[in-house]
Amino acid sequence: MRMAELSAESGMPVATIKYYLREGLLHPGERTSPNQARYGDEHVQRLKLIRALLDVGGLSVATVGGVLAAIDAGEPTNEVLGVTQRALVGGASDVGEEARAWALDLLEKLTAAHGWKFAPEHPAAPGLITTLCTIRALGHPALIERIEDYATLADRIAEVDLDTLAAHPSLDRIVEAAVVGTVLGDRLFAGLRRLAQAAESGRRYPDGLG
Amino acid sequence: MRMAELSAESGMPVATIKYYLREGLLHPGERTSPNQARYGDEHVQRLKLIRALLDVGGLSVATVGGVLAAIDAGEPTNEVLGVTQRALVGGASDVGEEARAWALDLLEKLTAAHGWKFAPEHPAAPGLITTLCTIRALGHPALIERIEDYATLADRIAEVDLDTLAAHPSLDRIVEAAVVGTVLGDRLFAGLRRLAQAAESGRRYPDGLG
DNA sequence: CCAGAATGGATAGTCACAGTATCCATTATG
DNA sequence: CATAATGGATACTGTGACTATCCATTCTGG
Repeated sequence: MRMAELSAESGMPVATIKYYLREGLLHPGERTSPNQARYGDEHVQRLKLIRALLDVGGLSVATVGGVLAAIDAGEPTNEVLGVTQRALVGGASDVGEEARAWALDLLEKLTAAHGWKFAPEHPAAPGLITTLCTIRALGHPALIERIEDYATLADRIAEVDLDTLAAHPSLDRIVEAAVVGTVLGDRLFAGLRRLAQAAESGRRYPDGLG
Repeated sequence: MRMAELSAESGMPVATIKYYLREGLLHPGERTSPNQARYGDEHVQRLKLIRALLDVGGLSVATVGGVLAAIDAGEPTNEVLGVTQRALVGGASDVGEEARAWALDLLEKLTAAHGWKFAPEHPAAPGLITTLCTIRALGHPALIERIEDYATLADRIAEVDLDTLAAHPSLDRIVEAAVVGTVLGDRLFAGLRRLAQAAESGRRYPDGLG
């Protein structure tokens, strides 16, 4: 397959494919001469994955590059997931010393109650701390008071997540499956949550919330 | 409070505050003369909310403007949530007629099984359809095979969500609480899910996955 | 009361990001 | 072998989110 066919097959402009090649998101094709290359199905597949992470996952091109590089490098699954999770969760922002301590304490307790092995080094930690502190600063304690319930359900969903991963047949794509499961899994569940909220709201307030 | 104090209080540059005023995210202050104004605590509060939706929620300035306008206009709660959800979930992308039909059928079945009242007009629908089709196109059926489990857990979490909302004391801020609960609630749960996944993974594979 | 700082409002400039477009010296192909 | 396509480099565009500059008032401390 040559560039024009790859473009047709994937439905994206040649210029864009070249851009992804430059950025290292897409492997260079197999050289057939000093300045010609041939591409295969794996390139089409890769382009699909790139678009999914960009469009549905909302990651930046640079982040996608990092995630794909980790996959390609054959990093241990945990490391790839770490990269992915750091990307998804957004860095820490200044929340003040007192607020940070409060959030850490809260997470500490949650961890103990759920048999998690939480460490402040966990990739999700900075984002969680920021989110918790933001909710508190906005004055919405009700959300935080129910964090126990949310954590319990997070446990349940993590079981399903791991079942999903374990069910995956091919071992060489399990890391990709983990990334897709993490990035698109969040979107999927968020959507289902919306639907379920609407249903529950209709159940509780048949005349509308007003 | 005047501009310089509002800036100091909120920790953001004067130029940025002026920008939000221009974009209509922040109400103009109370005029004290044709070209002077005074600001209050509600402006500080509003700036916090804006930053939360921008930074933690990842919304665009234009989207935040739309959400806040809906809140200010005293739109019915469902409408405000609709605006918020459309913003969060991202529009539909071209997925092809066959794939769309498949996704709609899947959602139809899910809806029936869970007593939801799904309609393709639901704000979350386009995003869900896109996500489902993307997962399928990437060749990860395992994720979709477990959608029943995810939907069941979405039901459980929606109950907690509605409890959270119902617990809110002040009626005039309940719409804001709904927005915060939706936008930050997703982030919060995603973070907890990461923690729970790590714990479950450690439980199942004590020697690491990788 | 008045000099100097601050304000509201308008306009223009900057920076990063995600592409697009153009060139061009080779290759491929009918 | 004439025409089209390719890889690679470089330059350009458009959007989003600020950031900076001006300026005609307005405030404020001495």
